[in-house]
Amino acid sequence: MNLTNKGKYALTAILDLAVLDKNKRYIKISEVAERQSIPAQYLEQIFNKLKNEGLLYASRGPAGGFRLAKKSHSIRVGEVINAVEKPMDATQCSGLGTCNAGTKCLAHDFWLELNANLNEFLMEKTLHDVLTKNDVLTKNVEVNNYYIVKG
Amino acid sequence: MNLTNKGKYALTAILDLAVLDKNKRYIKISEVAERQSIPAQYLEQIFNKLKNEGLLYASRGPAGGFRLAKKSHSIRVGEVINAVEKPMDATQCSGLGTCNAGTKCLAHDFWLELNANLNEFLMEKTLHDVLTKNDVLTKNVEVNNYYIVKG
DNA sequence: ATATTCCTGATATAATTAGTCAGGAATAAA
DNA sequence: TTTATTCCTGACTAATTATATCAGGAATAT
Repeated sequence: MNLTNKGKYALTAILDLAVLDKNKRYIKISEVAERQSIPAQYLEQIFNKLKNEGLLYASRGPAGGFRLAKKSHSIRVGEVINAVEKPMDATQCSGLGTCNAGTKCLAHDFWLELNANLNEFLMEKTLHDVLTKNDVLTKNVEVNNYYIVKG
Repeated sequence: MNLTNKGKYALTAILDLAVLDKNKRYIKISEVAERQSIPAQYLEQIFNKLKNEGLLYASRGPAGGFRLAKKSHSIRVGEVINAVEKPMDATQCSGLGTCNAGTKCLAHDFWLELNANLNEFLMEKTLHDVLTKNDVLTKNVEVNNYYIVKG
């Protein structure tokens, strides 16, 4: 199973874009990076993957940057995570059922069930869900170009 | 978030004890290790932690080994995992809300929700649940001291 | 033309995981 | 009471993975 900083950065960063999505403008990496406390050069890698998975549009040059390729209610958290992490899988055998010397270990089916539960959770939530559920859109306060989520 | 081989080994190994629990005898590490394809010396560490958390009883000397400290329907998968892994937590800030330069990042509450979902899943399942759900008790075939779970 | 911004692959460092090793302590059985 | 067996524990090592940084290039707006 895999959920590293990379995946967490990815979600936070794309949420940053989602908050400003109404403006329809491109937002540059350095801006997102500073605002969300993410190393800028690392975020380059991450946004590139999100772009390659069709979640972001990019534009180069001055006034360039990134923006959402779809509405925030059409982008699922699971898509974001899957774009940057290796597949979420709790089994040792990548689901092949070879976890105990070529056969299924005693816990195999349990881990499959966990996979299903986790993937469902991540896929049923959209960026818009996350922002509204966390009241980011109402509680979010922008101070000196930083968002602070109250409460 | 943390789910490593150590946790997976722990669950598989304690399930091995649970399958044989009816016999009420101590089962030695080397036996479990070989049957479940787990490095024996690594399993020593793991069983020690499970013992220290009150999930297993141990007995030394000839005819010694380990057995469940509680009935298999009273041991939760989450207890097993927690005994050997560091706390399952998807937030970057250990839940402190300091993930973005001292304040909550945009995804903070979402990760808390994921934590809750995951922990509930792991805590609501007992060893007995896992064995019956996976039909281990009926489909499990013992061949040359190995269990093979069919289907 | 030039400054800006994304794009990409390679490389480096740090942290974590996955084990091994070595010696000791308890216990049952001969 | 000796011996073989099994758990107990901390230290150590090797491999892998995560977390970046670096360097140079390509596109684009002004």
